[in-house]
Amino acid sequence: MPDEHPSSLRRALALLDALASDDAVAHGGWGVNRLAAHEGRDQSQVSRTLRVFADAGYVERDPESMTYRIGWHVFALAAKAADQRLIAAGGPILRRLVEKDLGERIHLSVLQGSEVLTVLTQSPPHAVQTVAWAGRMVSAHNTSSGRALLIDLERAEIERMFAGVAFGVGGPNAPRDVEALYERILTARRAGYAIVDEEFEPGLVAAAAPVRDFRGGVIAALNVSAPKFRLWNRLPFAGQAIKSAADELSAQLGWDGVRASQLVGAHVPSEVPA
Amino acid sequence: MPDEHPSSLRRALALLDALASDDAVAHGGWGVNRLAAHEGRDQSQVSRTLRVFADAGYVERDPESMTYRIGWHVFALAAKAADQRLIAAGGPILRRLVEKDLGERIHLSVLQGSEVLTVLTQSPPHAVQTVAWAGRMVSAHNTSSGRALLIDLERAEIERMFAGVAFGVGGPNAPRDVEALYERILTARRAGYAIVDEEFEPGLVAAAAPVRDFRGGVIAALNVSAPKFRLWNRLPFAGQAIKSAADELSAQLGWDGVRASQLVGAHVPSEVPA
DNA sequence: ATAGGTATTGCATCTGACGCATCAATCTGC
DNA sequence: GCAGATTGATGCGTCAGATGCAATACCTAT
Repeated sequence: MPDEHPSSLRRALALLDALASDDAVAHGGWGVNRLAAHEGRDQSQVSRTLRVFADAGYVERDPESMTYRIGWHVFALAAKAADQRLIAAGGPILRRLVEKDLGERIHLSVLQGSEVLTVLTQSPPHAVQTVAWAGRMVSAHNTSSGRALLIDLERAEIERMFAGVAFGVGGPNAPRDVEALYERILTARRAGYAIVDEEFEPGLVAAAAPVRDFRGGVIAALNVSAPKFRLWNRLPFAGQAIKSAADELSAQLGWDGVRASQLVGAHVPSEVPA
Repeated sequence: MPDEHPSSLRRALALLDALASDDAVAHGGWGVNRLAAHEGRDQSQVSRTLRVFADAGYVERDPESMTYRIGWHVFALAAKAADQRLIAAGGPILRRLVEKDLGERIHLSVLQGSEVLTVLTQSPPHAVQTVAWAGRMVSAHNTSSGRALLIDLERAEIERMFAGVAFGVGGPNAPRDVEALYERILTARRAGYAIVDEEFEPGLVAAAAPVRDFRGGVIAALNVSAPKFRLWNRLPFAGQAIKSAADELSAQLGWDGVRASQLVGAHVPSEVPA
């Protein structure tokens, strides 16, 4: 209904989208001709537009095959804006989780060293406002958020990270050593979300899931925690809810769902003509 | 300098860059007016351009504050732009370097034009969180990463690349001209890794080594940087550690150890000087 | 040599980006 | 309440610049 501008800018952006299509990526980029044909535009214009994009770093050209593909500048934009977007997109998701799905306190946290820093909190309306958790740091080894943030790490990395950190503090079920911690990380990895049962504090249970950005790495964790008597019997459900919310947040950060750790050795651009 | 087209497209893209600037990110996005002032353009045009960007998902607007920020589409593009194998394989290697070998901040960077873009960062746990380096660009001629990324280039190529780039800025030992830069590149080539001593910033030293893909060309650089008083006396060791880590990363990307300079050049054939 | 593929460039045409002006909607301070 | 400041959106005349055709150049294959 509003003015549907054809707009040269929109046409230019369509070129970027075309270069990001699976087809173009699979071919290791597209040439001017192919791109023009795909977009139904003249080659001359595509050539000129792509030069501007290339000068600005939004696309780059393989000197060998003369094909264009998305450039690292786009990566730079996303990397600089990722934190901002995490916070902005996190708010609504936290609210929805607490109001519609779980009714318990939800946190969004990031890893800092071997500790967990909470950056966003959403409490149910009727909750007693105990502590302001935003900005608070807690240990990573006996919290669900920590477990989620460490979910990709291998044993040796865990060991190095927690060298000199005291274990067995907190709740009665806190992991006693790195071995126990790694076992529980493996459990979380299989489930896709982490569960803790009186590890951080007596009587407290929680579930958490990792949030990934466009690079595929874990950059944050979403978690819910509540007194055991209120949450325990629906903790698996809560874990699933947290996981799907975390996945939704990841998707908004450009995560395409492919495990980064599984990509090693994949995608060798084949020059073989179809 | 080739002809610098003003090009409405370039002006539009500058808006995206402005939205990804530190200032804009820190303020949680910028409004139309502020953006127009920053770019020296008319509010009307910024308003209209941003609407097109918003329709395409490249930016989105916070309904509360009416400010724009980078949108989901950029993150989706970035996921395609990132060389997933490089990022995926790089993460663990960075963590191991900082936690086990060096205890200082490690970066993984790629070359973009005559500048260096940092794509991954790993800091030691105790580090004060200063700047988010991911996505940041720095100059190539006075950084160890830049030196490593240029390690295969010949003099003529260096000269062309840095035509018009200001030398002698940064730290006290920054190279004053192309001649000095090329000399130091030769030194790095012999050692297999690059060292800089107060070239980028006073009091800062660093070491870097090139990462090669299966074709043998340099696609990235691994580097460590730290205050001189902490790293200087073990800088040769750090260089070796960085080099072997970079070689390991290269191996994971399919590099079999054959020198690229003997193969078909990945770059345009340089004109032979008489 | 020709033929078919690529990408870039010169140039005339006319779209659409531009800036000025105005207008609506919030925020200010009093 | 008012007036003034500041915000973003829009109508419109103008000309920069995006467009398309055609010409050019440069490959590889036959």
